[in-house]
Amino acid sequence: MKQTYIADVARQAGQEIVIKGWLYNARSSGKLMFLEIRDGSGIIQGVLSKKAVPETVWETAEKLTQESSIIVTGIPREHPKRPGVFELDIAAIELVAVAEPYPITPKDHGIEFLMDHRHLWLRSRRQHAILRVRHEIIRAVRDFFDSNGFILCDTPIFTPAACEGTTTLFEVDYFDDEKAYLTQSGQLYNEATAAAFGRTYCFGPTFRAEKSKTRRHLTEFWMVEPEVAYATLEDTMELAENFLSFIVQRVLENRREELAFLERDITKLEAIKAPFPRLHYDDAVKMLHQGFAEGKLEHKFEWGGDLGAPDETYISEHFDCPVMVHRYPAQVKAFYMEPDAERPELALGVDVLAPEGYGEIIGGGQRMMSLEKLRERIAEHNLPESAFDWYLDLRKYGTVPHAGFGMGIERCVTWICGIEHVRETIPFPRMLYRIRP
RNA sequence: UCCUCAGUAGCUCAAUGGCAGAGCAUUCGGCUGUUAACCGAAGGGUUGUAGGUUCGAGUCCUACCUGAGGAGCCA
Repeated sequence: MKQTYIADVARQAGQEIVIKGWLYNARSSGKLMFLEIRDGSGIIQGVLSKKAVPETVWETAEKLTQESSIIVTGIPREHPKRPGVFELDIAAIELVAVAEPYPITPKDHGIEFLMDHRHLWLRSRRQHAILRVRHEIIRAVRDFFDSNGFILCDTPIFTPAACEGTTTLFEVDYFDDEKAYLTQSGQLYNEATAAAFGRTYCFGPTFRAEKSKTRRHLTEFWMVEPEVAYATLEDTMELAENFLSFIVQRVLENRREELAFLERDITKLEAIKAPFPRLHYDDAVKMLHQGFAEGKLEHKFEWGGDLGAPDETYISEHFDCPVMVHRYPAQVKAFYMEPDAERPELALGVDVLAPEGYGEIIGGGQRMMSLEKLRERIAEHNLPESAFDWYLDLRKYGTVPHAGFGMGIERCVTWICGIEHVRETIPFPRMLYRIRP
C-alpha cells in the first residue's frame, strides 16, 4: 500500500493507511499501548490493544525502542477526548530496525550535549518548528525578489580580496599565484550584476572568521543581498521595510502552528508593517545620551563611533517595528559607501535593528559612484588597488547611483521565532570552536 | 583576545571538608485511555586532567583542558 504522510492523515480518516516513520515515544498500560510515531511531516499517536491484534503484532510492539524505524498499518480516527486530533488504530507493525538506546531522552538536556548530538536533535519537535519557519522565510525571500523583477545572480564563494580588510577572512591555500579567501559578502559582485541586470540578488553562505562568541554569531551563515541600479539610500530603505514586512506576513500566514509551539508572542509580529521608523545617526546618539543620563546604559556613547550591542538593544526597545538607523559617520563604515552630499563626514548607510533586542539583521546603503573618490577611499583604507580593477571598471563604464543591503537569514529566523540563540536556526551550526557534527 | 560562570552515572542534577545519591534512559515485573504516563526491582562511578593543602578533598588552593554567557567585531 502507498505511504501516507502524517500531515495528510485527516483526509483518510476511516480508511486503512500505511505510515513509514520512527517511534518518537511510547507509553503502555498493560494491555494497551500508545506509540507516538513521527515521519518528518508530523507526529501521530498510535493505539494498540492487546485483545484486538494478533499476538505477533503485540510482541513486535513490545520490542520497540525510542527511534526504532517502523512501518505501521492502521486506521486513523479522531481522538476520543481531543476533537480535530487524529490517532491511529494500529493493525500491523513492520519493524524495519530496532534502535540502540537513544541518547536524547524525553527529559532535559544541556546545550553542549544537544549540540554534540545535533544530527539527532533535528528530530525533535522544537527543531522542526524552527527549521520549518526558516524554510518559510527563505521561500518568502525568494518569492519577494522573484516577483519584484529581481534576477538571482549568485556570487562566488572563493574571492581574491576582502571587502573590508582581511582580518576576518578564512584563507584558502589552493590557487597558485595568490591567496584566496571564503566570501564574507557578495556585495562587490552584486554591483557588477546590478549594472548588468538592473535588479539582482544573491543568496548563499557567508564566512566570517571573527573570534566572536555570542548568541548572535555564526562562523558560517546564509545571507541574502539585493542590489539595485539607479537606487538611493532612501530607495533601499523602502525596499528593506517592504521586504521584511512581506516575510513576517508570510510566516504569520503559513507557520502559525510552529510559532505557537515556540510560544512566540504573535502580537509582536502582527505589528510589523511598513513603513518602519527611520532614525538619523545624530538622533540615535541623542537617544543614547538620554539613556546614559537615565542610568539605562553603562557607557556614555561618543559621536563618531559604531553602535555596540547594548546600544542597539536600547534603541530598538523604543519601537514596535524594526528601526532603520541611517547616515553613520563614514569612518566606521566600509570604503565603498557613498558620502552624504550635504554632510560628507556621513555615509549613506543604513542598519536595520530588529525589535525586542534582536539587534542588527540588515546592513546596507548607497554605493560610491565616483571613480576618483573610490580610488581615494581604497588608498585611505590601505587596500591594494590592483585587487579592485574590475570593481573600478563599474565606475568607468556607465556608473550610476546604486544601493542594496544584506540580511542574515539566521538572525531573521531567530527574531521571528523569538528564540534565544542563532545556533538553532541552521541545521548544522558552525561556530567558534565548533565544527561537529 | 579579554571578563564571568560551569565540569559528579548514558542524560539532567544533588551531596556542611567526614559512607557518592535521586529522577530519566536501559533490563525485568505490574497496570485497558496514556500525554515528559504511572508503580515496584536491578545493573550502572578513576567526581574534566595534573599537582598541592589536610588525619581525611566531589567540596579548599594552583595550573591546564573543555564548554557556556558576555565584551569587542559583525549580518
